[in-house]
Amino acid sequence: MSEERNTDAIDAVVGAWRRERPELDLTAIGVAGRLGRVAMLATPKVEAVFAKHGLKQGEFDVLAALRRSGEPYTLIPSELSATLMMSRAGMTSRIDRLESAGLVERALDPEDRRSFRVTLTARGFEVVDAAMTEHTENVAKLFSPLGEDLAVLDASLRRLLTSLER
Amino acid sequence: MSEERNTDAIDAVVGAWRRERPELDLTAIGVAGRLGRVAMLATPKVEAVFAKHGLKQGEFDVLAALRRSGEPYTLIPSELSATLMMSRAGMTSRIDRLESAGLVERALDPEDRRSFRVTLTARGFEVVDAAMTEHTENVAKLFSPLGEDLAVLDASLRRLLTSLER
DNA sequence: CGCTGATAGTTCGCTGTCAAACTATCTCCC
DNA sequence: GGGAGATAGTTTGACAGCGAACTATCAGCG
Repeated sequence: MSEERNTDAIDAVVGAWRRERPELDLTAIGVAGRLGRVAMLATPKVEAVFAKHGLKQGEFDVLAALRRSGEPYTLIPSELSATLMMSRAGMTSRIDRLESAGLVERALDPEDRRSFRVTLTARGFEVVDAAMTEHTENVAKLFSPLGEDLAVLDASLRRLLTSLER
Repeated sequence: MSEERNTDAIDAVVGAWRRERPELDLTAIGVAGRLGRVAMLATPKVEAVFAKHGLKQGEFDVLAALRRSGEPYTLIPSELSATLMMSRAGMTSRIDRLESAGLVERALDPEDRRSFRVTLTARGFEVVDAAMTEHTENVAKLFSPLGEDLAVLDASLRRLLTSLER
């Protein structure tokens, strides 16, 4: 059993708070800080892969939602904005961008004239599949230092997520 | 040992990908998705507490950095932008807002005329201490479903963070 | 000393997101 | 079948953040 002395940026923050506000219980603050910081540091590394395919994170998210929905790779904007947890206004502009990039198409919805169907083009399909392949490898590499603990982390996050979702 | 069937939103996403791209190893993708989604769902709950004290997350971050730096609760803008991992341009406007809200003051730096010292006002001190107290309780409550697993999650995140920081 | 390059902060232009207001269409119930 | 309210998408205006360009000042080397 080796003596591990792994300190990170959050230890400094929590230590400073402990000195200034010793009456506070900072356990959860430390976890939240690490969670936020992991997300913050991982973001540019993830985005770099999307950028190689000419995509921003948000654009990839839309293409990915269409792609994994299966044939015919079609969803309507309000489904997209709901699953991606964003406003419809934002979705309008994302679709605009993807459409002028030739990655998706808008087509009339024969069953609801308020709406329309957003469909992956052939090029959109190729781009998102290539991006997803590389994204998957990239994320696996980012998490590889965890080794066996990956499953442990996943289990904890799942518990946390189910509680936050209700 | 009870049979637990806790599915979350990420199970659906990973399941759809598994159907469409069965050749991909999606283990890490699932973890990353949970991590991002936890952050996304927790954000508004955290911000609600800050809003009760008239603060946005980013403004709290600045006040908190000053507060935990200890007496005399003074830092310079470039230190702030470095510890909060944001651009100096953004820091300028945050300090502007906090200054006109009367929560911090800018004072000349006698040792470097390019710079100045940002100091918590008495009111800023009160506001950030009250906000921090409530924020700490709030975060503890958000993470409480984890129970003993909190330490496990923390340990995994620490490992991940130290690897991302290098 | 006195340049030269680095550093501190600000300004400017751009981008992505949101909420609110708006139009068009649908649903449902009388 | 015809209005009332809900729903789909867009437009508009606001805002926070970024990178790049700019000014002022510092540091260090010749």
